[in-house]
Amino acid sequence: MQKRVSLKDIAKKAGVSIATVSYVLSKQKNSGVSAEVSDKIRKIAKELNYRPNQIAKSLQSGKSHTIGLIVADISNPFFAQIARIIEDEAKKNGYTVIFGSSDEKASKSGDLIKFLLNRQVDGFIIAPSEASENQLRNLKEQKVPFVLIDRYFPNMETNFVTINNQKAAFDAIKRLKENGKERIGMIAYDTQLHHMQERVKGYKDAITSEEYEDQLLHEVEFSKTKESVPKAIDELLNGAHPIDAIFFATNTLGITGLKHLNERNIKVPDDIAVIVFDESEAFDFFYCPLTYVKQPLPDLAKKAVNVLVEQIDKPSHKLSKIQLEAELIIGDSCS
Amino acid sequence: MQKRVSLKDIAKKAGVSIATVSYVLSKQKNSGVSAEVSDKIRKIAKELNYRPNQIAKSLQSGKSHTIGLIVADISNPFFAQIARIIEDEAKKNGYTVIFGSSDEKASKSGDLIKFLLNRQVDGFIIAPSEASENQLRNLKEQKVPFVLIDRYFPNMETNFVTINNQKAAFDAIKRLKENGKERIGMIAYDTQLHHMQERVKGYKDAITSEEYEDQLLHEVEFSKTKESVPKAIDELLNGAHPIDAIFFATNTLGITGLKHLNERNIKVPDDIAVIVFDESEAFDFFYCPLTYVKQPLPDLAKKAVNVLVEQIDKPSHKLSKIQLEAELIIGDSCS
DNA sequence: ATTTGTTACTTAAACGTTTAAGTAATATAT
DNA sequence: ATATATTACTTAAACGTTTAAGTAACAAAT
Repeated sequence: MQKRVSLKDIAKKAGVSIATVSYVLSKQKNSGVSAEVSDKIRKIAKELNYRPNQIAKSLQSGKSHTIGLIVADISNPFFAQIARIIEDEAKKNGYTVIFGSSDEKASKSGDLIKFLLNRQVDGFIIAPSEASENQLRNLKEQKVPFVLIDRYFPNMETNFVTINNQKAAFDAIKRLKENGKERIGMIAYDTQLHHMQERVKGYKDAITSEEYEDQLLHEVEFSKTKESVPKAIDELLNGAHPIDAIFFATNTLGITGLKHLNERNIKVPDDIAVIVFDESEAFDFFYCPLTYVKQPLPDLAKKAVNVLVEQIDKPSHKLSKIQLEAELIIGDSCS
Repeated sequence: MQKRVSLKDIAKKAGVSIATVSYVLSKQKNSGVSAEVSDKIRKIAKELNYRPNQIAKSLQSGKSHTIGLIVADISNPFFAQIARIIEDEAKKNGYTVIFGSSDEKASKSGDLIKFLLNRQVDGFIIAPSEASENQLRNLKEQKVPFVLIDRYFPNMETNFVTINNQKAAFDAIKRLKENGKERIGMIAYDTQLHHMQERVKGYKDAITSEEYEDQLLHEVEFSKTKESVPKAIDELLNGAHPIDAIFFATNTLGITGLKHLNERNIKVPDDIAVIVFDESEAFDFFYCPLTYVKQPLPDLAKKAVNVLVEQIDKPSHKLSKIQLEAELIIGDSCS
């Protein structure tokens, strides 16, 4: 990499001090430097193709104008979509985004946070993984601004942007019941993460306690999705009282589950009704238009950026706890 | 954001100079500092939870250990998958990734490059957009290391990692012909980008010139995919000699096209044979298992990182031009 | 007893900015 | 004519590191 042009180079060529060049190039208002000298400096800067060194600016100002984005997996379309919106919104605010994938592992997310803190990010947007409360507590202690997205910890005071997961799940199950479904199974992730717990809670609330039996809810491990979901579905279908409807708690679970239904040649909605949480391009090709819970991703991501930028600009103890509403998109999969 | 702990703070507390602290904390080998003082410094560093300021290190060393990734759209699963692999591979090499989406627009990619150069990225991995040769030429002039991925410019000497697009397309069409298809349409993007041109070339090569007619190839604009693909398909199907097979040049084109075939209730493979370039989770739900061209994404992305890191570490004029082979995965959509 | 060497540090400069404080020259006010 | 302001700069310190060069204390070699 060629040595980059610095203020010093311009100063030397213009025969003025570095400070003068800085004043000319960094202030919009002409701050005390004569038009003559200003023009000369600007001309030379252009000639030499001067680009300010953001690293030096950062060191001097203590701000990197960079935000760290930590998601479970950037290759998951749900997070990739969020990442794209965050990227655009951040750019509008003069920020760059550095991202990292935690794979839902607290250890990875911890490493990532340290790594990005060394990089002096000004703040974080985090989809936190399970058992990462301590990491967040550390951030709070160090007064590093951050916003949680998608999930949060109800017993911790933080900024967050999420949806009303409980209501969304409740509405979905209500829909199934209205359509006469009586034994509704749910496939969720085996995690204490709040968004998942809320979805489960919404499910349980909608099902009256009598009919609810523990066997109807199956919780699978993140890392064993591919094997566990088919097994869970089989168990739900093969018991004495087979389910007549199934609710998938995320799009990955939905995709995996629907593939299995296809393999077993179980027809939606005739053999079983289905509702999925979240969208997926894949669902467009499912033979039966799915009923699904649509999260307002653009809003979610934009709000996250805006809250974070605000916290960075003027740190306050006022926390933003934003809960948006999801929408149940009606297809034909639960009629 | 709380003031971070610096070497100065440790030095003050330990009663030594900043340099001593730096020597202790940055050298693995104990370089001349007594065990006593070393231990004391390390202890204090731990106590104060010292984290080195990467920005200061970067300024001093001239290396940011950051790479800029410019893709068309991070929310496109093709690029999101690449991004994830690049992230992991970069981390292994001690690098962070900053990403940006160009939306296939040279203007955006130009802005992005400037923006990331200001951030002092050590190098770039770029899926270049059309007409961005000048930007790359500038990078070359400034001796900024970069590697192109997915596409490249054949008349420009750069590092690149790509697949043999022509052969992949040729093989796909050959397959269709072997299966007795005689009028094979292709839907591609209207762009001079090399990967697309190669795919078109492979298509044209495989079709003997007599049977080839210009009407069989339809090129649509990036920004008008949603409207143009259905129109193109209709034209291919409604002429005097309707096509009996169709080749989609990317997964986005494939998804859009297949949706339209569904809407028109045209059955694959009975009414029409189909081959798609690239994979998609969506294809798993298409009623007919698709025959598609599978790119070795992990290999592609890892090689890109490795080439880049090598160029950063020891800049040379030896360029790496890597072309991998794609694989035609046989489904039932072209039999 | 003097030189030479080694140990264990410290000093100071550098990376590229910003910005408060300083200064010399000229203009304006009294 | 002197004091005060204004203009148009420059100097120097700071941000947090690294690292070459310097130094003081002591040990070993002659």
